[in-house]
Amino acid sequence: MFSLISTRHRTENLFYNTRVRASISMHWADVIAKDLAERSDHPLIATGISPTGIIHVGSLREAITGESIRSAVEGLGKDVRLIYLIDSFDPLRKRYDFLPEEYEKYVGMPICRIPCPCGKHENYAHHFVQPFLDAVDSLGVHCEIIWTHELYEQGKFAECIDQTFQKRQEIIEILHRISGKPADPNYAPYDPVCAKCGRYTKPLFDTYKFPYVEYQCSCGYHGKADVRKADGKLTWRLEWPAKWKIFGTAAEPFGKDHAAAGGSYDTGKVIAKEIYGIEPPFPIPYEFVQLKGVGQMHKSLGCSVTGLDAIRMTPPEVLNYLFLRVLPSRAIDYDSGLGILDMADEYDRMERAYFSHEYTDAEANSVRAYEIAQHNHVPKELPLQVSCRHLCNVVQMADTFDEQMKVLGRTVDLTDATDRDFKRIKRRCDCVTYWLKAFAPDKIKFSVSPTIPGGTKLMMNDKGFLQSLVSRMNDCVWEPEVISGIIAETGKISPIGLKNAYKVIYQLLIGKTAGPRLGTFLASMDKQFVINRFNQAAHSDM
RNA sequence: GGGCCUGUAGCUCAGCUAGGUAGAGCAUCUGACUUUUAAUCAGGUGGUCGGGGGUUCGAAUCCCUCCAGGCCCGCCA
Repeated sequence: MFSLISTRHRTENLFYNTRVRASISMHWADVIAKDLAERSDHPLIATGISPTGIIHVGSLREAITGESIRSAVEGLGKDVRLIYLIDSFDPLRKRYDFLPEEYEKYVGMPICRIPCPCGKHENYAHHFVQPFLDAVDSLGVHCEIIWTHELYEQGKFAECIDQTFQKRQEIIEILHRISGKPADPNYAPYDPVCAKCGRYTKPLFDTYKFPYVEYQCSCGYHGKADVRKADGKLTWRLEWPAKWKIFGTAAEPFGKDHAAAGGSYDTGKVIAKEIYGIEPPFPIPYEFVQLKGVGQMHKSLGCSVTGLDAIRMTPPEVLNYLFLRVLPSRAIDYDSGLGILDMADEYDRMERAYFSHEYTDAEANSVRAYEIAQHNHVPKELPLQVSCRHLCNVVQMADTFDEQMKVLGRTVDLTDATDRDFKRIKRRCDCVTYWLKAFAPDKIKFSVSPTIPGGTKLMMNDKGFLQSLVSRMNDCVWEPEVISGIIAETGKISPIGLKNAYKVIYQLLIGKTAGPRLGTFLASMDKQFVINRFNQAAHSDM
């Protein structure tokens, strides 16, 4: 049976939680969901982000992990909520390289009170979190967005802040005991914001009398903060468990940094019990996402793969699947090279397996991962599948989506395609296009030249080959198999041989010596365009 | 220094909770087809399960130990 309850507070190994199996091939999200559902009828799952800077791929893993558990619990018939806390009241820690010089003066201020770097958003926090919220939305994460600075404005933290002043010595003792760091008698669990300069400062403890505490800011201002208002904030190690109390959090995914022994979960757990008097949430620590082959790809771009890059180049359903197919305890190497196509292919394969019910025991977990990746919105029947690999070729042959669909229509039957199918294909086209532009290796890139590429040199025999090719193509059915058959036969008979025949064709169309397989490639193009090109080359002087 | 995660086929990973003859996909090779290139189908090759001990009739699986990689212990997931 399930033993999660008895093991859930093992501090020595938080990752143990997700290794627990109820039976062979049960997905980790189901194991956790079942445990949550057994303990509560209205479980709340919390997750969040601190949008102090550019968002990375790992933040997406957190959101997807939370959503997958939410949907798994929902699948068990429970009324479950997923909240997404945006830490908009966090201070700007330093002026990052990507910020202009003048932002130096904002260091130490809450990010919801710092102007937007681009001027298009409400403030600094909005600027950095907005693209991420868009991503979360496109990933199908069903969460309620909550801004931490609003919680402070509403006085939600007041009770906890009061307790931290009452029990400050206990807190210092706990932090010392759990984290092993030397006790700091001046530790402040609460930092007021200076009403004059707008930066966080330290409180004068002995002036505290609910709801006010005084402070002497380094800017010279002496002021008074109201803990019922957004006049200051709890420090992270106290704020986190305070959020658990405010929302009654039942489970929360978080990065392994918080999971380290003596880290903020360890101290938070004890503070939750001994200071705030609540039970800590079920911890779901997850490993970090790394980037494969980081060194090389940076140089060409001058930057690394951010969460935005990941969402732009990976179709959302595939990205969901990528994070669900492995245990949270496993580090993921995000492969922004060819591996991205392999991953998309694997996703499609699991989709087929799900609908055909034909898969091995080893694949069962991945098929369930596919299902969970739909967040309880699994299609009724197998959608029209067009591989990203094929779309790579299509998007390089036409610029607009309408034209791309015309191209695609030459090799894929789109007559029964639904709106939903087109939406998915559109998303995939967008991702593939972005990927080609930013990360794809050169060998799969090409562009069909509007005229014969400059520098093309043809011998007499090459032209002879093209002439016989054209005469065969003129009245043939324009289909992949027919085309490749003609090329093979004509090339073999020709003095230049089949190998060179391929080279000549690629050269004339894309100016390279290799390219996509010719059958589908040529079939994707207009027949007359191809024939004209070959004809023109056969009769030219080059 | 303390702690966590990981190490299974060339690559990405299942399998370990409750020990019972090593599994998938991709890649590669070969063949459907008189079409070798980045689309499709079938089949094959491929691993002393990081090393070494121990428990056991039997260990990828449990225990001990060592090695390697990654990461955390300052509010970057």
